[in-house]
Amino acid sequence: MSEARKISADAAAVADRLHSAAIHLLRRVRRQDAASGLGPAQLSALSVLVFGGPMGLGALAAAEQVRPPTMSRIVAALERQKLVERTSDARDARRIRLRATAKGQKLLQKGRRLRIAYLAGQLEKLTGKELDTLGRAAEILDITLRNWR
Amino acid sequence: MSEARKISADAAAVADRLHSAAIHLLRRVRRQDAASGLGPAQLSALSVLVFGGPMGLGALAAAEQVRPPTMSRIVAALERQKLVERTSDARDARRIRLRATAKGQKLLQKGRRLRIAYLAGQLEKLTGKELDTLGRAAEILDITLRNWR
DNA sequence: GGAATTAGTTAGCAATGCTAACGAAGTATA
DNA sequence: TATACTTCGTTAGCATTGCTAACTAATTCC
Repeated sequence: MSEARKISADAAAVADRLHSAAIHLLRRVRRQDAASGLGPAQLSALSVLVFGGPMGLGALAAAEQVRPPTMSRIVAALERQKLVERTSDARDARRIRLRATAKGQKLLQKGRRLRIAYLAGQLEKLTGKELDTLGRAAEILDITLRNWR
Repeated sequence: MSEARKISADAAAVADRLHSAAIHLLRRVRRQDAASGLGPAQLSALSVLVFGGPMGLGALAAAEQVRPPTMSRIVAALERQKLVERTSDARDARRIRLRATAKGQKLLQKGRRLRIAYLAGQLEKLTGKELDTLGRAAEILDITLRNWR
């Protein structure tokens, strides 16, 4: 059998199925987020600060693909809850430096563990080979997403 | 450590990376949705009606993991735009039957093609083997998600 | 020094999520 | 059969999250 034909999948078909799988996967795990008491935008912004380190409001907005006014309000809510704190930038007084507090770090990590554990619980039912395929796929996707033009 | 576990990836680590990849993938493709002129909830609800066929409001709300009042409003917006139509159920007058119109079908398919083409354009840069890995991963995920307890 | 640019905020609108409370219709029961 | 309970969808009212327009303050450019 001509394996080049058989093995290599069509990019559009793979895109379609990956797209669908990603949607359904996230829809599932997102249920776990209710436990955090935060809205999805607050949770996601906090996550960027925890894993990406301190940054300005504009950078955070860009990372979240949201406009600055939207992020301004999300950050204000996180500050009210003492999950994020701001300091001023000595070099440029227009800028602010946003940083997750210890409380913010703790809350995020706890929620994240819930999500991952929930998903991992399902993946544990797979064979080692299947799990390997998923692991490799995640890596390929990760690289592709980082190099997105 | 155990000897026979060499090839087997850790479920939690894979879950973590899959989770992250899914988030970033959807964040990317979602940008294409602006062209449709619909909000994300309307687009998603319409998608369920197009691919899942006609159904009642409760079923649609359940499929979207949203409460009935929320779906009631989303459907009202879709009806105003003539993308969805409702008929009454002869057997049970409490129920309504929601169905995507031809206009709704067309709009959704167009937007979907945009999303998929955008993603496929990136995947085409991969080798056949990588694409194949992604295809198998999508299938494994699809089955896992369907059997989610 | 003054104009243009940049960073962030405020105001106001639309979409999307929720719960509570309701009406209408179907089902069960006394 | 009459009454109570359940189910389906809607309405009302609130919070969150997205946007653009317009603003202030600070920095940079000429």
